[in-house]
Parts: sequence; structure tokens; C-alpha cells
Amino acid sequence: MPHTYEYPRPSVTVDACIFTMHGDDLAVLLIKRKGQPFKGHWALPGGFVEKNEALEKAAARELAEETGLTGVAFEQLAAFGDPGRDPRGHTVSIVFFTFIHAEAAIVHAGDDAAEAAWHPLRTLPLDAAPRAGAHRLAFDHARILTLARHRLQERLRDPSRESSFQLVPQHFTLTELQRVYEAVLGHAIDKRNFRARFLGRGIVEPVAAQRTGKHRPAQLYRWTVPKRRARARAN
Amino acid sequence: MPHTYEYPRPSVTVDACIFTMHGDDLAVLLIKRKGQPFKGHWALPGGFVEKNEALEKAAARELAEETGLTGVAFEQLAAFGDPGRDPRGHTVSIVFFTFIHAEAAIVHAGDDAAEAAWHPLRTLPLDAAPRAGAHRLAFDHARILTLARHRLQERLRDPSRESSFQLVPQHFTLTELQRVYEAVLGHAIDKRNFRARFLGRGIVEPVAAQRTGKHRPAQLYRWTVPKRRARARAN
DNA sequence: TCAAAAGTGTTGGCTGTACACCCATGG
DNA sequence: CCATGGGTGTACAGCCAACACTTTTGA
Repeated sequence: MPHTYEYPRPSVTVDACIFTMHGDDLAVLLIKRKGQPFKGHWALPGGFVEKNEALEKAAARELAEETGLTGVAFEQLAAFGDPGRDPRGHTVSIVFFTFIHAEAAIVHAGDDAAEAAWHPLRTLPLDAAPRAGAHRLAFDHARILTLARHRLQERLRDPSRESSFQLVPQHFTLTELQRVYEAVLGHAIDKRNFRARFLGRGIVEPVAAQRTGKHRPAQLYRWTVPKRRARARAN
Repeated sequence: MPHTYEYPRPSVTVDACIFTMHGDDLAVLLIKRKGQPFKGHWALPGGFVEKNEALEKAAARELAEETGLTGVAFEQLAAFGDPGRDPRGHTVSIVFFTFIHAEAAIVHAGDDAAEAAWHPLRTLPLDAAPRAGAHRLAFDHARILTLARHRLQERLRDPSRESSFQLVPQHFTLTELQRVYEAVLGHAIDKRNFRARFLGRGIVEPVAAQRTGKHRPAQLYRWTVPKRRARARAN
């Protein structure tokens, strides 16, 4: 069933950049492409926007189809539309990103993907000029991923900004939260400073439960109810 | 010359949200629409992306065609793609924004516009529910404009971030710069604090010239050469 | 001489960062 | 008893915000 327009139109696609923790590493969800172009290369989950489909819904649909992940709240990263970024022709992609905690991060390959898997960022060829012969990421997804990581870092650095990220499960220990911050920001954080920040400003509050494990049990916390911090600004 | 595709495609458009100073007000560049839909309504300059045209180039082209403004460096705001935002059918718009100083802000209506003019934001109906009968902005441009203003505010609030905005001409007085900040942020700023910030951190430096006027002459400044401030972060 | 804009310092509070030791548990 | 991770306080530096008066010029 062909569709005809008076003027040429770029294709419109969406891609999803989903981060999670993978051990102590920041990882991203990629699929192995089943078809051309870039067959066999790893790529961000994504695909074509359907008729009268909202962009974020399209991203959620493609993510579910290709990886089985559902119920994800996105933020928009940016649109990428350089001619030449897709060998099939002019394609504009709107990229969404988010972070989900590991418990929610169970995936499986869908119909359009040969494989779906989490990749620690430090194992991916994200340089501007990846070494020849290496299986680089499909399309311009290395560049997109680099930008997404920067945006994620900015969002965690700014405590006044609300985010829809699921950094941790509903109940969590402060060490777990700190691991997320360290993985995203890429450097160690002082434990006392970290805890003082979140406790002192009432961002998290303890719940009546502890996490037991091999060692000393850890207090569990949750986000403070409004989870919304106003920031006064007069000058 | 019709163009046929196997699957339906949304239209792809770009819009440009250009801010400047208008007296002591923050103003935005709008065009009065010549054709349907929203004929006679004010809208952001913009239009359809052409074959194999980069998004930012398309925005610059449409801006030049409709208002005569050229040489503008954009930042990307976001993509808007809700079905129903354009009565002609599913349309995805990628919006770019920037700020230019008043000297660069000379405009004239181009072919596709009945009129092009700067509108102080406080004169525009930007509420979610504009009063009935009022000539509201075309499409979802009121919402876009609101988001663009917030982003512009965020950018000025964060001194560690580099921007491509032309807030002031090459040489400027600190009062002129302060007027821009006050207009964008929407509140008065203390003069001593403002000057201490820019001078104390070496963001601006005096040049050997003064601006004369009706009153006491003012020292002229320019941005410090690299205009780039690193921000150390260890913890 | 007056109106209007330019210019100038100090203080307190908050936030970020550096830094070292004891505690509870399971093995 | 020891290895492992949980948990705690203080001190300095930088930035933001509050605050009032003098200077220079043209009219």
C-alpha cells in the first residue's frame, strides 16, 4: 500500500537509549541488527514512527518490540537528522533516553533483533575514530550514546532538577544509590559527603527495614514523598 | 512530481525561536502566517525540511526566507511530534532556538510571511488556556515558546556552560549585559553582585573605550578571549 | 543643581570537598 | 578473629544574596 506525497519526506525514526547498572558499570541496552543496513552490528533499539503515533509512544513501542522492556518513562535527548547518517536515505531520528534500575532491566530479543543485551559503556567503541576493523555501532549511534551519557551526567549533577529516572528500586540502600552516581559520573564519591547531601536535604528518608547480606545490615531508604525540591532564586 | 513510499511518513518541519531584547523586554521573532492553516495567526518562523537537508540548515534557511535574518547559530530545543499538533496531518517539528543582540535583529517579512516582527513575551498569550477569541499563536507554538524560554533561562543560570548565544554585541557595558539577564530571568538583579560575578571570575574584561550617552560614560567590556571556563569536579 | 546612570565592598549562609575511624555481621 | 561493607563529623573554600552610598555627566 504505497503512500504518495507532493514533496519528498525524510523518514522519521525513534531510538531509545536505556541505561542501567551492570555490576559496578554503567551499561546501555543494545540490539544486534538482524537486517541491513549494519546487519550484525549493535544498535540502539528503535524504528520507524507509525502513522499518527506520538514520538515517545513510538520509542516505547519499538523498545518493547525489540527488547521486551515496557513501562519505561523517557526523556527526550535530541533529534538527529544529518543527511548521510542512514545509508538508506535521509532519516531523522528522535532519541529518547532514561535510566532504569537493574531489577527492571530484564530483556530478551524481539522479532526485529537477533539479540538484545546490556553493554557496559567502557566496552563500547565510542571514540570519534574507532579502530579500523572493529565492529562499530550502527549508524551514528556512538555519537548519540556519547551525548546521552553527557546528558545523564548533567541530570545527576544538578540536584534541583526533577527527573523521571528510576535510579534505584523503591527501597534502596545509600550505598546502592552511590554506586549509581559513581558509575554515571565516572569517578568515586566520598561516602560521608554523599550521605550528608541526601539525608541533610531531606531527599531520602529511612524506612523501617534493613537489607541483610553477608555483612552488616544496611538501612533502607526511599525518596521523600513529594520527591520535588523547590529551589528559591532571588538574585 | 509526487514522491511515493512504502509506508506513511510524517512531515518533518523545523522552527526557529529567536529571542532578542526589545527595550527592556525579552522578545521573540514571529511571522504572521500568509496561508492556511492558522492564516493570519502569529507563528514561529519555520517550514518543511528539504531533501537531504540537515535540520539546522533547514531552520537557518526558513528563518532567512521568512524574516531575512542570517548568520544565526542555533541550539536545538526539542522535537515536537504529537499527532494533532498540525491540522494538515502528522507533522514532526524540530525546534531550534537562540538569542541575538538587538543590533543583529533587523528583520523584514519574506515571501511566505505576511509580516515579521518582534513580540515582547509579556504581550503574548502563552497560557495553557488562552482566553476565547484571542488570536492565539499558531499550532502548538505557545507551548514551544514557553519551553524555549525556560531553556534559555537555564542556560543563563548555569555559568559553567558554554553557549553560542549572542547576548550582546562585541563591545558592551555591564549594564547592557545585566539588562539581558534581567529580561531573560524575569527579575531584577543586584548590580554589585552581577558585576562582581563577571569581573571577579574573569569572564569579561575591559577594553580601552567607553560608551558615552546622556549621563556618566560607561566602561566597555568584551568576553575574555577563550570565553571558555573549565569547571573542576572531583567529588 | 538636578536627574539619571555608573561605579564600588562587606557580610552571612549554603554547598561542595577533603579527610579517618569505629561498627555489625557472616564466615 | 578477620574480612567486608555500613555508618559517622568537622573544617575550609567558593559562591550567592543582601545591603547604600558616591561619582560623573548632560540638561
